[in-house]
Amino acid sequence: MLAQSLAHPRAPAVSRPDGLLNRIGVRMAFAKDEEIYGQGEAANLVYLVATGAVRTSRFLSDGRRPINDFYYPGDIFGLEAESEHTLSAEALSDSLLLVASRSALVAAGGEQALQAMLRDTMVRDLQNTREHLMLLVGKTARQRVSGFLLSLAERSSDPMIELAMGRQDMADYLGLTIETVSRMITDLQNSSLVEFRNCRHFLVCDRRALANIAAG
Amino acid sequence: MLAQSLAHPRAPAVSRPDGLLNRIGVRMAFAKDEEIYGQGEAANLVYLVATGAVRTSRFLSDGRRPINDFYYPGDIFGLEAESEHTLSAEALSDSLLLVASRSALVAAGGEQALQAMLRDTMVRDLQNTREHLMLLVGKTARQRVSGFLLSLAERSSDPMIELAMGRQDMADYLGLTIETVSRMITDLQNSSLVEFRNCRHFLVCDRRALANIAAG
DNA sequence: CGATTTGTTGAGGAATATCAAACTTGGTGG
DNA sequence: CCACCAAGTTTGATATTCCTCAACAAATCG
Repeated sequence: MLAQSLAHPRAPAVSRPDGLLNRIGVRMAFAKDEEIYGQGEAANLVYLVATGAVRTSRFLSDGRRPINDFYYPGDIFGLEAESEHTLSAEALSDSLLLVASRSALVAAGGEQALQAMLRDTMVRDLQNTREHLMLLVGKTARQRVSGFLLSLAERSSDPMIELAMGRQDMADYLGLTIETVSRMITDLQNSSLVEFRNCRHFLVCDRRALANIAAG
Repeated sequence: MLAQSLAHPRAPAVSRPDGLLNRIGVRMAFAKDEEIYGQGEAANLVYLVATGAVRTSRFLSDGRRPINDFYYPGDIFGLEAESEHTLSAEALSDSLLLVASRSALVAAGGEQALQAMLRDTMVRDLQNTREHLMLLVGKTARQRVSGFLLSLAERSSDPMIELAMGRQDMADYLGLTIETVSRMITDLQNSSLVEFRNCRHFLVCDRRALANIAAG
């Protein structure tokens, strides 16, 4: 068995069922930090990000709020195998979503289409969750931040990359404090690996070196 | 939205399709540390643990070997949505597995049965991976070890619990070093929360207190 | 423009990794 | 039965990383 790097890019949004949701979905606007659904609620609706971004997270009794995932334009979320949401979802910024009920999707595309969509969603969620785990386990703060910035760079066509989330959300996702995230970002900048125009926009200067750090 | 503890027990083995695999599966023995499949190999076979235990892991270029999951008697593994294995699997100890090819399962139970099995496997994998993530993110070494021992206790009917894996595998799963795992175990023992008869067998003395520590 | 939120920087301390050594355990052969 | 060995585990001393607490700067909003 050959040891190999497994740094495959984040799984992109499922593409097949987008069309269906695009056709029959109802447009809904959510303000920054507005809750889209809460954990424990019935999972009847399926969402497609049109503009903006969304995070899914849990609220824990100890006050921690680990972030499960971020969703960007084109991504589908909210579709669950169980009847209830296991996570809550909030808008990271003012966002426009296309929303449809499961029954509407079945009516429009048939049971097959919904099953295919559910399958794709689960495959993607599993991939992303595993990747998330790899990004954290046994990695230093510098590696985590590098890996995170890289994954954003990989899903962006524009060299100028926008951070949809603030430092606190990054920290929660990476299992770090905001101070540590901030320090790592300044370090990476001082090493000329990235360049932040402002705290929400950055360029990757040395992709190779950044990947080396992220790989550990 | 109510903040709540989400410490649900680890998802048990899928129960419905066991019968099918039990009926048509071929018995195969694997020695301790023997590879069952490697990452990148074609994923044609489905496995059910009869006796022993199995770990799935990745080998990383930096020498780390994060462990994805452990499988115990009754658990099904190896069934993938993709055509290739994304992880490798090795026997933790001498193990007996029931093995069947996907095509044999379809022949015996129909396409429906395989799809149901795949679905159940993915739901369980996703749950377990999320739970694994929760066990690690933002938790101290003591919390991780407590949570891990507790999850083992929950799946065991016998009060005397057997650790199927050595310290190194625990450490890899928990994102710690073996020394830290060892120290935490000694601490928990000194606090009379658990009692180790030998390094592979232990009792939970104070389940409540252990859960409190794990919850953080 | 002040007020509030968000992000950065610094100093000190706690937690964990690293390195090294001693100790158990289980097996093998005298 | 005991000596010996190898593998796994525990313990100790030290170094490093990251968190905590605190102050400050910058951006955002009314």
